[in-house]
Amino acid sequence: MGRVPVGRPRGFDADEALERAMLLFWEHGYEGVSLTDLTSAMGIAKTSMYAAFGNKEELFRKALERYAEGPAAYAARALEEPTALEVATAFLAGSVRASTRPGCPAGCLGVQGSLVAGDAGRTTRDALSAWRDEGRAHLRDRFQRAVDEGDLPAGADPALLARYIMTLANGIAVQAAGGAGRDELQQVADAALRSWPPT
Amino acid sequence: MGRVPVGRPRGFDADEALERAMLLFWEHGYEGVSLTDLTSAMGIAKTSMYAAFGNKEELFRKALERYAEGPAAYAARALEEPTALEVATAFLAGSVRASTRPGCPAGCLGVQGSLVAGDAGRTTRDALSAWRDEGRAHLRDRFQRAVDEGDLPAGADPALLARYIMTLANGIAVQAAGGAGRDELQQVADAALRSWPPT
DNA sequence: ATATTTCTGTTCCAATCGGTGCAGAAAGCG
DNA sequence: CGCTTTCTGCACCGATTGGAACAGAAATAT
Repeated sequence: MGRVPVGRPRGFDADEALERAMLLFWEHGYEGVSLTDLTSAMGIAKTSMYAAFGNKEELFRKALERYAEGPAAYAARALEEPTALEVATAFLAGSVRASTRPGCPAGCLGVQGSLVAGDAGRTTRDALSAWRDEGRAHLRDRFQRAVDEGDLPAGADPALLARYIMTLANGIAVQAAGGAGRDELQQVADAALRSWPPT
Repeated sequence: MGRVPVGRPRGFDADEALERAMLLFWEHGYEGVSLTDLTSAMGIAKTSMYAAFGNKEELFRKALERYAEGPAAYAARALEEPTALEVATAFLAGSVRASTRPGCPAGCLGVQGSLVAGDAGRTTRDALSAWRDEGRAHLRDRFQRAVDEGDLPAGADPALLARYIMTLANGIAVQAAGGAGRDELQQVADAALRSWPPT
């Protein structure tokens, strides 16, 4: 660690450049942004981008990782809440906040980054779909644990509850992309959880 | 009516061509489909497309109109149900069915047609957002009527209820685009309405 | 039959797409 | 110092983008 690599050091901050790329993908989607847009916002030439990140697909993949550990980190944190209701509440509140964060694009990169695509964006679209599935699986496992612990009634269906929460979060992302405000969406989240679990 | 226009008659069925275009926009989104893809599927040359529909943006607009009167006609029908609960139930059930219709693309054209876009697709994206807003306004008006009629409690918030239903429908569309099945999504809709209204 | 109108297929357009080749610049290593 | 390694900027690639020009074909109107 702390190794100084041989060769000319890169003249830009890769983390910062990736952040700019993430914001652009977030705002316009994978197919809505060109390499010229990206490298221009990242402040580097195309060659430097290819050397540092591979290609457009891999750049998006890395931007998604950064998104997951940054704006979408609420998802992992929510899973650590003590009860299923608190997990669901924190997950939806985090979804609302991430989708309506001032200074960031409205909506969720995991949804609008590539919900559908032409031939060129198929890989990215599938990667995003898999990412959402993964998040839903984590919710399902967490709710299953809640059933095992007696926190949720024995008859509760963890898979259904996970899909219910994920459906709401996805809808919140679409609403936010369409301009819905934070308070309005938080009210929706509150209303959705006023009866929990939806037996 | 029944007027025979002067000039050479067009050699293709404009309705059928528009249907093909709608399906392509639905499956791949506005930016995910090229004029070549479109005209090839429509079975016509680009010149004929321009003569009949204007340009790509207008073709999409007309495809959206066709979508509203076809696969998305459930929305208008749901508003005519006698009670608010029946409206909400029919709206969500219609959303599930339209988003998981065999032989049609998964999801909703009104969402994935253009949730975000680059510069070229901005107009289309805004048109789609306005279309969703319009649908939500209709729901809100219908729920307001339900409050006025005493069908919903006086304290109910029609705007919130409309956004709640629309958020669920949007989430259902995203889930369907990601491969969720009809039965699973109908269960989500059932769960969401098991307590209604979500006071 | 001729004129007019409209549609069709082919050809072509400038611009942009994602991606590369290449020469030089900037670092560590001997 | 030269040598190697890596990064940078520039020019450039073939392919594709949405769109338009144009001549001919097919219909009605006179």
